[in-house]
Amino acid sequence: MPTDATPRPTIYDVAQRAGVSKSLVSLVLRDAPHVSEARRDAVLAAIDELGYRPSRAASALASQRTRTVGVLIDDFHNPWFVELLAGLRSVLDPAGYTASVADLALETASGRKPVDGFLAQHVDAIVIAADLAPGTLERVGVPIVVAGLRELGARDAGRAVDVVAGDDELGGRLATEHLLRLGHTRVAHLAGHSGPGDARRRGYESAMLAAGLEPITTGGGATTEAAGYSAACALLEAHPHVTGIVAANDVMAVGALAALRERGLSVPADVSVVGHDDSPLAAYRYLALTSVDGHSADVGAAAARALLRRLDSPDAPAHRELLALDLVVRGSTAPPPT
Amino acid sequence: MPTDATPRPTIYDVAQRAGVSKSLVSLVLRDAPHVSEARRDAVLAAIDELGYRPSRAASALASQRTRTVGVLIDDFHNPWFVELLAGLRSVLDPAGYTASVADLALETASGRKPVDGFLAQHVDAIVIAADLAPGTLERVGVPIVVAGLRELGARDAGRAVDVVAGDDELGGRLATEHLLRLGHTRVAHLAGHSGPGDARRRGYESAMLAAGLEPITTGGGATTEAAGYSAACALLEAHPHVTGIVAANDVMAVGALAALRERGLSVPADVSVVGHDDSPLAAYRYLALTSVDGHSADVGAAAARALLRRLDSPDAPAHRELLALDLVVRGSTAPPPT
DNA sequence: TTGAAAGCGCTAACAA
DNA sequence: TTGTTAGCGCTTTCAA
Repeated sequence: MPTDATPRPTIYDVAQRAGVSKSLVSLVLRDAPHVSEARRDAVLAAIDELGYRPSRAASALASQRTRTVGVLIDDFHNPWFVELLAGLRSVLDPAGYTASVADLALETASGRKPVDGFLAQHVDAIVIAADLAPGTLERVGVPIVVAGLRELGARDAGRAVDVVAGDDELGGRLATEHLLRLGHTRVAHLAGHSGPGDARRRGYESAMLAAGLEPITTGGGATTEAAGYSAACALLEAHPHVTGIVAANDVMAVGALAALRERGLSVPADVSVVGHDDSPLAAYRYLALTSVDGHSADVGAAAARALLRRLDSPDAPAHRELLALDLVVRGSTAPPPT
Repeated sequence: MPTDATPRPTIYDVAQRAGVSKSLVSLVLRDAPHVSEARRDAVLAAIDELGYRPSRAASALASQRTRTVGVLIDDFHNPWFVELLAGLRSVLDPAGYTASVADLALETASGRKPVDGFLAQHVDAIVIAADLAPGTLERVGVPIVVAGLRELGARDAGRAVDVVAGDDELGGRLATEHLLRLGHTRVAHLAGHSGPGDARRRGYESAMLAAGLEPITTGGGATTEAAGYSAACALLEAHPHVTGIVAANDVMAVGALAALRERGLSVPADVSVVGHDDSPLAAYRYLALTSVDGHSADVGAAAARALLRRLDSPDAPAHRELLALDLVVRGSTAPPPT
C-alpha cells in the first residue's frame, strides 16, 4: 500500500498531457536527437506541470542497468575519502549516475562480503577505495575501477581492472626529501600496511638510500592514530636521536605527536613530522601538519572518467593512471636542532 | 547491452529448478509462513546452486517500495556521523532495508535540493541528520525521522515527524557542571549554530545561571575548527581570565586549543576545555579532549526503530525520544589554576 | 520523426 | 499450501 494518497504521475500521464506517445517522452528524457523542438517543449512542459519524476525501478528493469555505481571506502573514520567522493560525484552526477557509498569496516561488521551489497543493488560498476582480501572481486561481473594504489589492481578479478591513483611512492619521496633538504639526516618512517602505505614506504626508503642514509622503518600494521602512537613509541625507544618522522598518513602522524610530547620533545623544534593525505586534520591550526596532498578530488574525477570509458568499451585494455601530488608545508617541519 | 555474457538467473529459473511456481519462490524469499519445509528447502537449494540474487528493480517496481532509506548527513568532514550510521544499519540491515547515505554539503554543492536525490531514488523513508533550510521537507511524501535535535522536528513537513536525539541540553549542562565542580567560575561557551548546538548553549547557560554565574557566549555561527578558533580568539580578547571553555563540538574545541596555545595558555593547567560528540578526534592522545558522548550509535538504532514503526503505522502520532548521554573525562580538564 | 507493442523480473491478488 | 495471472513504469525494437 503506497504511503501517499495521490499516485505519482507516470510516463503515460506525461505523454497524454503532452499529446504524444510514451516512447517520445522516453526519448526526450534521455535527450535523444531527432526530436522536434515543438514536441520536446511540450513534453518538458508536461513533465514540469505534473512534477513527474521517472521511476528508477522501472527504468532499471527495462534497460537492465541501474545507473548506480558502488563506491567502497576503507573507513569513514579517516576523513581522506571526502574529497575523493566529491571528485567522483563531480563527474558521475552530470553523466546521470548515482554513487552508492559503503564503508568497508561497516560492511565487514555486518557479516557479508564487502561487495555483496553492491551486487544485490545490481550496480553498473564499482569503485574500490579500500584494501580488499584476495578473492573478494572474483566473479563480480561488473567493471571495477580501483582508486588508490591497491595491490589487487593488477591481479585478482581475472580481467581488466583500471587503476587511478596518486603517485604515493613519489609522495613518500617528496616528504622525505623535504626533511633531508631541511638538513635532517636521522629520518624515520612510521609505516602503515595498505596499498598507498606500502608505496609511501618504498618512496621513503628510496629517498633515504639515494641520499646515502639508512632507512629506519617501524610500524607496518594498522594505519590508525593508535598504531601511529605505538610505532612512534617503539621508534623513539630504539632510535632516540631521530629528528624527522615521515608518517604513512595524517592520523598516524597525530599519534606520533602524542608520543613525542610524552617524551618532552617538541615539534618542530626537536623533531619534524610529515603526514600524508592532507586531510582536514592536517589543516587544523593546533596540528598544522606538513602533509603530502594526494589531490583526492582529482583522483576521484579521473576514476569516474575511467569508469565511464569502460562502461562504454568493456573490452578496452586495462588503464593505469598515476597522478602527481605535492607537499603542503605547515608548521610541523623545520630544520633539525643544531 | 549487458556487460555480462551469462544472464543472471531469475526467479523463474529458480522455480523451474526447484520444481515449484514463481510465487512460491517469492514467498520463500520473504519467508512467509505456511510454506512446507520440503518446498522451502528445495527453493533455498535452487537459489544457492544458481547463485540467484533477486532483482531489486523488479521487486521495487512490482511492490512499489524500494526498501531503501535515505540518510542525510550534515558534513562528512565531521566524523561524528560514523557511529550514527553504524547504529542505523544495525537495525535496518536485519529488517531488509538498505541505507543510502548522502552528505548535505555535497548535495547542496551539486545544485539540487538536498532530498531530491532521495526522491529520485524513491526511498521509502528518510533520516535527517542535518540542519535544513525551512521548506526543504515540504511535500516530501515519505516518512521522515529526524536524528538529533533539529529545529524542524516539530514544524515543517506539515505532518508527523519523529525525532530521536541525544539530550543535548543536558549535555551542555553536564559539560558545564563538570567544570564548575572542578572549581571553575569563569567558564565560557563557544557556540555553534545548529540544532544540537543551540541546545548545548541553552544547557550551558542554564547551568551557569543555576550556579549564580554569568554566562559568556561567543561564536554562534559555523561549527567548524576555523569557527572555533575565531570564537576563542574573540573570547580571550574580551575575557582574558576565563579558565574554562565549553565548546559546541569537538572540532570547535580543537580550534580553541590553537587559540589558547597562541596566547601561551596551556591546557588544562591554565584553561580547561570540554568538547561535544566524543568523536574520534577527542580520543586522539594528542588532543585527549574531555567530551560529551552523545551515544550516536544508540541514537541511530532508535531512529531506525522509529522508522520501521512508522512504516508500519503511518498515522501514529509523532514520537519524540530523548536519549541520555554522559561525559567522558580525559586530559583537557582539571581544576583551575590557584 | 513518431507510435505500437513486447517485454524486463518480480509481487500480490485470486483460485484451486 | 500452492499455482495462475495481471500488472508495476519504463526501454527498445520495429513499423509507419
